[in-house]
Amino acid sequence: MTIHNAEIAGLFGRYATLLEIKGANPFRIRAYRNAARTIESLPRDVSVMLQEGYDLAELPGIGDDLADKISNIIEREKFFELEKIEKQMPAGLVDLTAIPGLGPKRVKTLFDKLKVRSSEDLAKAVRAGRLKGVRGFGPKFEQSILKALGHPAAEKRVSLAAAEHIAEPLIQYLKAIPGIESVAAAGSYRRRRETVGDLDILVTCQHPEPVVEHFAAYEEVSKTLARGTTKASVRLKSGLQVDLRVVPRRSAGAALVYFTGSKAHNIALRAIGRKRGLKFNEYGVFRGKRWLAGRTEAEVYAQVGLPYIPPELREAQGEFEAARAGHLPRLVAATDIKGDLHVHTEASDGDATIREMADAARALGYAYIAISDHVSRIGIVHGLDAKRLVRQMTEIDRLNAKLQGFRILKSAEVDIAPNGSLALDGGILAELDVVTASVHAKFDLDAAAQTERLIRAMDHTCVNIIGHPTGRLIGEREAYPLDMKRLLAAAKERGCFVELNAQPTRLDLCDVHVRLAKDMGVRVGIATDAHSPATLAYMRYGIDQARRGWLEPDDVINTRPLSALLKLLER
DNA sequence: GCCGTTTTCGGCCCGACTGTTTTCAGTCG
Repeated sequence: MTIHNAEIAGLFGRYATLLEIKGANPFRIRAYRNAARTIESLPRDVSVMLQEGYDLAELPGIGDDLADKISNIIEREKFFELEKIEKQMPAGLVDLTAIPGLGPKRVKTLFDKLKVRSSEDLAKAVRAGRLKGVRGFGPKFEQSILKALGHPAAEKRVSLAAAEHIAEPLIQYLKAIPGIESVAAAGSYRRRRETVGDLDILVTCQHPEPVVEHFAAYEEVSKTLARGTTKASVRLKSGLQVDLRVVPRRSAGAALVYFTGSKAHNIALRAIGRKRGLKFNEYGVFRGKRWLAGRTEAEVYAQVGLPYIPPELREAQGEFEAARAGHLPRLVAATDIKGDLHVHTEASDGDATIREMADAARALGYAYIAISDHVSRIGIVHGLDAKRLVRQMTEIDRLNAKLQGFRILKSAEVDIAPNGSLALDGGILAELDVVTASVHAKFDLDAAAQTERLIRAMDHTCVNIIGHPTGRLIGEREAYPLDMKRLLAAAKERGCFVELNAQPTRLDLCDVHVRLAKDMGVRVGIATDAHSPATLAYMRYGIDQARRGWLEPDDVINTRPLSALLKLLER
């Protein structure tokens, strides 16, 4: 039983909250939170890194002390300091801080004065009217606490695609308000994270009050959470929270940096500024009281001698070092993509014909599309057998003969059996232009076996790409256990590639694994796995994720023209 | 508890909003 990064991050998070309630040094608390964030966003388990002799103190925000504590947690499978503090303060206090409006200070007051140690205790105390004599807890607070206890905030992050469906109409609505100069979505939405917890909308205009008023009157608003003169927060009927912020025009760039985040990026940016005697806030860059810049984001970064850093990179994961050295990646963009490497037709579980998919791809300006219907042993989504695959290849030849300047690639998404063998053996797969091999069943192997399974699949020299390598479905199904580093090393040895599946529910590989692939020199194929012509448009979600993984056009195989792609696919 | 191209000590982001108070602490992002 190994401890995974998320659990270690969780332990540090709980510990930080309890320290906060206890009233410990705020910077020590922040150190634990920073460390938790670092650990959570690592591509590999720290337990594995430790085994390989990696010095955890080299990780950002982790020093000798925390490195020791992490090793101890991994060794003993418990966090001694957390258990110690939980003897002084009930663990339930951590959950109380999840109630909106209840932070560490108030939770401590409730514990000290009323012996409240859990949400049940709190509910009883409120109903018994015991909150009344406690300083700082008025009638409104009682109301909101009761309400929160009745409806536990089942806040869930939504997929980026779902967030788009909510954000875009709202942005259009705001743009139509008279006097509006600009409207932009910031936050994790702008950084193109695969899921979004809330929306941050930034508006510039001369007179903020009417804008805030219009915003609160948006028909999708179910509740106004807070509303001032330049700022408001609402919850929409969809459940998503939206924060609006209005700033003057000369602050547009500064505010965009500020509200795009990430938090870690902003903290690092401010630290750099501070060394130069500069102060950064949402209104601009200041020296003392003097405003220096803030109209555009580039202007803000230029104040500390840095080039513009694309939002997708703003995660404090090396972008400042790269920017300083002039090595920021030229991120792959939609216009770089020359074709789609993974689509289905009605021959398996798709909706359209080969011709329809090809026409749709051409309309997108592509030079090629790979028809990769399922090839599987019995049972899975009408997989093709050898006979039907041969027939499909003949049809593709016939269609290609009529096409000019466009090529339909013969392909297949071949199922990988638990032992790593392919659903279809023999020479026929070798006749395809590109073969993607994927796992569709038996997700519960342990990491070693699952990794071995995928590596065995790549031993077949016909295989080019591992499809949706981790099998995760965002918010529905966890990735199967897998040693990604080993898989990537094996792919590199064999001249194989990994897919970045652009389905918004998959986005598999995730951003950190994409970055790992890049660092290890394994090229990536961005593919939509489209089952209809319309969903070829999912490509842009794949590109978003690729950019978050620092991919440049050369790192992506389907940025190449047909001839170069085919050459790359020879093994 | 972390960190260092001003520092191995002395810093560590900061402004808006709410509720409760009567000038501000706490929370949030």
